[in-house]
Amino acid sequence: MADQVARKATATDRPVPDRLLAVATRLFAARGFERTSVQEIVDAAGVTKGAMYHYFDSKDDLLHEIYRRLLSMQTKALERIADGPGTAVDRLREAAADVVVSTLAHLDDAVVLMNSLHLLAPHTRARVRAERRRYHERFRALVDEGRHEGSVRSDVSADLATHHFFGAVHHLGSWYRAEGSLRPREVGEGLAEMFLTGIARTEKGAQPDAGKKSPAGAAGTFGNSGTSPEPA
Amino acid sequence: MADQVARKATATDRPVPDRLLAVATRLFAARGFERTSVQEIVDAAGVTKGAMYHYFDSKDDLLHEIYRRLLSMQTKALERIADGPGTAVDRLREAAADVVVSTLAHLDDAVVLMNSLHLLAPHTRARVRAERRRYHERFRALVDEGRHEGSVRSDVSADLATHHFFGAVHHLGSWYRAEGSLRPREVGEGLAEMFLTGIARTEKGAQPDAGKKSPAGAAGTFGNSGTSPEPA
Amino acid sequence: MADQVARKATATDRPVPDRLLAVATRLFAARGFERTSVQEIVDAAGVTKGAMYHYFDSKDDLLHEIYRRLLSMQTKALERIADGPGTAVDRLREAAADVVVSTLAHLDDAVVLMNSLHLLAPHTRARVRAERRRYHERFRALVDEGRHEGSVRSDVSADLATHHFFGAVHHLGSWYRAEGSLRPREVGEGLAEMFLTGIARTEKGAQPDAGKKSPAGAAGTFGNSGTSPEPA
Amino acid sequence: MADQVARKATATDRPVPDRLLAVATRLFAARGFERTSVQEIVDAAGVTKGAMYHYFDSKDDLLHEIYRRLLSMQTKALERIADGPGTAVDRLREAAADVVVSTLAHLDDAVVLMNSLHLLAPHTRARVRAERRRYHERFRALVDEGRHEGSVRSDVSADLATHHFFGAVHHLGSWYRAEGSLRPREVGEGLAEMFLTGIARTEKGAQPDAGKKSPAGAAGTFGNSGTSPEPA
DNA sequence: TATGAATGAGTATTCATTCAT
DNA sequence: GATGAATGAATACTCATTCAT
Repeated sequence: MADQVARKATATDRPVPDRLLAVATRLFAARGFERTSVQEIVDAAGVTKGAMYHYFDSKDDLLHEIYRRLLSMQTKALERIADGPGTAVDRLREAAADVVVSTLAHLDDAVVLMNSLHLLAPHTRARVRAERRRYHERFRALVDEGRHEGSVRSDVSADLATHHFFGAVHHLGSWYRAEGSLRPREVGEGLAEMFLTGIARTEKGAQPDAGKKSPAGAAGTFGNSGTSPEPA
Repeated sequence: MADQVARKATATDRPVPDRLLAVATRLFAARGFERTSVQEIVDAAGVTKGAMYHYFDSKDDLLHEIYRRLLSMQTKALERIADGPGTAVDRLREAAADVVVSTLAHLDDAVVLMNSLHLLAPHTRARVRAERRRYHERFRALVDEGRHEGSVRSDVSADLATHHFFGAVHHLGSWYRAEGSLRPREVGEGLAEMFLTGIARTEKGAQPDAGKKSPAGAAGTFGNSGTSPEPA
Repeated sequence: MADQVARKATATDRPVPDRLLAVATRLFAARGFERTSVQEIVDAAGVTKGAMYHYFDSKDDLLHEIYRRLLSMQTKALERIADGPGTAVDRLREAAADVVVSTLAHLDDAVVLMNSLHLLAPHTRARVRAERRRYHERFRALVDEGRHEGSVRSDVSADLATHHFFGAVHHLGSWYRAEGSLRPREVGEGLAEMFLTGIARTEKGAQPDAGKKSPAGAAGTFGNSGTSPEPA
Repeated sequence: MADQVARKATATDRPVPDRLLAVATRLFAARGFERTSVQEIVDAAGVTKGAMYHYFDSKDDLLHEIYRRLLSMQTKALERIADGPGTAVDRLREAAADVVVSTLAHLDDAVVLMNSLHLLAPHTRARVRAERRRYHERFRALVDEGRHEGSVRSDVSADLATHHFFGAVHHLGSWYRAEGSLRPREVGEGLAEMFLTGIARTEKGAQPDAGKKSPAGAAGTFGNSGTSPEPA
C-alpha cells in the first residue's frame, strides 16, 4: 500500500518543477534536446506550458538545471572523498569508482550532459563548464598528490590522466545498459582498477618500463604541461 | 604563387560535394548539427541549396557522409595495424596511439560524430553504429589476443577495457586544443601507455595484484561477460 | 446597423477555425488545393500560420474537415428522407432532388471535394471514401427497394444506376453558375425526373422495351453484379 | 517473336515523345499532376530532362497534349456518329454508348482530364474548355434533333440532359475498375439506356407522366434556357 | 498560479526550368 | 539531339515564447 502511494506520488503528487525536470531528463536523453519540444515535455508531465514558464525561465533553463543538479551532486561526492582520510591513491580509487557508480545511477542526466552541453546558450554553458572544470581540477589535484606521495608515475601529464579517466566516464552513456550483465559497482571498480594501474609507479624505478620496447621511450614524453580542461 | 592557386582551389575549384562536406564539418563541429542551417552551409560553400540537394539527399545525408569517411578511414587503419606483424600488445599499442593521432588530425569530424550521432535518422544511425561496432570488436579481439598471449590481465573484461580506451578517444574533442602544448603524438602515446599499463598482466602471477588492498579482490570481479558495444 | 454588425462578425468575430474553413473552401474551389498556399489562406483569414496550426494539424486536415462537414450533412439528409414515409420511388425522387439542391447550396465545398479528393493523404482519403461509400450504399438500397416494389426496372444494375445519378451530382460544379437562369430547385427536379424516368419500370412488362431496336437486347445485359462504389 | 519485338518496342523503341506521354498519363492518373515531378516522368520513361524539354515546352504542355489527344479522338468519333444515318435517338444512343466505351478504353486519360483540368495555365485551359464545349454542343444538338423528331421529351432542358449524361461519363474514373465484373460495353449500353429512357417522350402525350405525383408538375419547369457549358 | 490561443521568425525540402557542353 | 549540374523561388510546417484572462 505504501508502494501504491509512492507510485502515485511519482505520477502526480511530486512538486511540478520536479516532475518537469524528471520528464525533461528522460526525453532529452531519449531524443536529444533540440528534438524535444516544450509541448512534449509539458504533456508528459501533465501540466501546461504556462506552468512550465512559471517555474523555469526557458527550455535552456531546464537543461541547465539538470546539469547543475548532477554536477553539484558529483562535486560534493568528490570533495567528501578527496578531503577524507587515506592515501592519495586510495582516495583516487574511491573517487573514481564512485563517480562511475553515481553516473550510472543517473545515466539519463549524464547522457543529456554529454549530448547537449554544446547547445546551451553561451552564458549558461560557461557556468556549466566552470563547474566541470572545478571537478576536473580537484580530481587532478588528487593525481598530483599521488605523484608527490610517489605512488603515481610522473611521466604522464596529470591532466592527460584525468582526461583519460573522464573520457571513460562520459562514454558510459554510449554503451552501458542496465539490462546487461555488468553491475554498476563492477564497472566502477573495473575502470578504477585499470585507471590506477595505468598511472601507478611501477616497483622498479625506471619509468615507463625501461627495457620494454616502448614507442615513447623517455620519461616526460607524455606531456606534463597543462591543458585547459573541457574547452568545448 | 602555388599558395595562391591552392587557396583559390580551396575556395572554388574543389568539387562542389567536397566543398560542402568540408564546410558542413566545420560548421557542425562549431555550432552543432541542429544549430546549423542548410542555408548557412550552402552560403559558406558558395553554392545554392539546389546544388546541395543535387548531391546529397538531405542534411542528414551530409552528416552520415562525414561519419562514413571518418569511420572508414579509421577502420582501415586499425585493420592494417591489427593484421600486421608483432605481438598483440605491440599492435595494440600502435593501434591505440594511431587512432588518437588520426582522431586529432580530424578533430572536427570526431567532434561532430560525438555530438550529433544521436540526431541521425534511425536507419542511418543504425548503419553508423554497425560500423563503429565492427571497429570496437576488432580492437577488442586484439585485447583478447593479448590475453591469450599472457601479456594482458584476465581479471578485467576485454569489452570494458575497450570502452575504457575509446572513452578517452571520444573525449578528445572536449578538451584537446591544437594551440595547447601537447602534440598529437604525445597524446596518442600517453594515452596508449596508460591504457596498456592498465591492462597489462603484472610480473607476479597473481591477478589482480594479490596482497594489494583492492576493493574488488577476486579475479573476474570486473565483468568478463560481454557487453554489447556502442548501443546508444 | 445590424448589417454592419453582421459584416464585422464575418470579418473578425467568427471563431478563427470557422473563418479558416470558410476562406480555405473558397480558395480551394477557386484555385485548387495544391495551388493554394497556407500563407494565402491565413492572410485571407486575417490570422497567422501559427494560429492555423493551432487548430488544424495540416493543410490536409483543413481539406478533410471541409469534406467531413459536407458529407455528414448530406448523409444526414439522405437518411432522414430514405427512412421517412412514402413509396421507394417517392423517397428516391426526394433524395435525388435534395442532394442536388444541397450540393448547389454548397457548391464550393462540392467543387473542392470533386477536384481534390485524390490529393488527400491515404489514411484521410480512406476515411472520406468510406463515408462516401455509406452514402452510395444507402442510395442504392433505395433503388433496390424500388425494384422490389416493382416500380424500378430490373435490367440495369442498381449500382450502375447510382453511379449514373451521382455522376450528374458531382458534375454540377463543372457547369452550374448561380448567375445562370436555372434555379437550384429546377436543376434538382430536372435531374431527378430524368433519373427516375430512366430507371422506371415501363407499363408493358417487357424490359427493356422489347420490340424497340436496342443494341443491348436481353434483360440483365447492363450488369447487375456489384461494382465496388467509389474506389478511386 | 513478333510479340517479343512488340513488347520491346513498348519499352524503348517507341518514339520518345510517345513514351513520355504514355508514362505521364499513367503517373498523372495515379498520383495527380502536381504530385508527379518531371524527374519521375523522365526516369520512368528512361530519358533525361533535357530530352523532355526538347519535345515539350513544359510540364503543362504534357498535360495539354494528353487532353488534346483524348478530346480530339472523342470529338471525331462523335462527329462520325452524329453525322451518320439513323434517327436522332438512334444516333444519340450510339454516341452515348461509344463515348463511354472509349472513355473506359482510355481511363487514365479521362481521370487526368477530370482531376487536373483546373490546374492548367489559363490560356491552355481555355483551349481545352473550348474543345470540350464543342463536344457538348454537338451532343446537345442531337438531343434537340430528337426533340424536333418528337422522340425526346421537351420538358427538360437539352443542356441539362447533356450535363446529366456527361456527369456519368466523367464520373467513370471514380468507380470503374477493369477487374470488376462489368465490361465496358455493358456500362456503355446501360448508361445509354438509362439516359435515353430518361429523356424519351412517353407514348401518352402528357409530359411528364401526367397523373403521377410529380414534385415538378408542369412542362418546362426543368429549365430550357441555356446554361454555359463547362464554365469551371 | 495557471491557461491556451496566438505569434512570427525560422526550418528543411521540392521542383520546373535553364544552359554550357 | 541530349545531358545533368545548377538555379532560385516557393512550400508546408515547427516551436519557444508571450499575454490576456
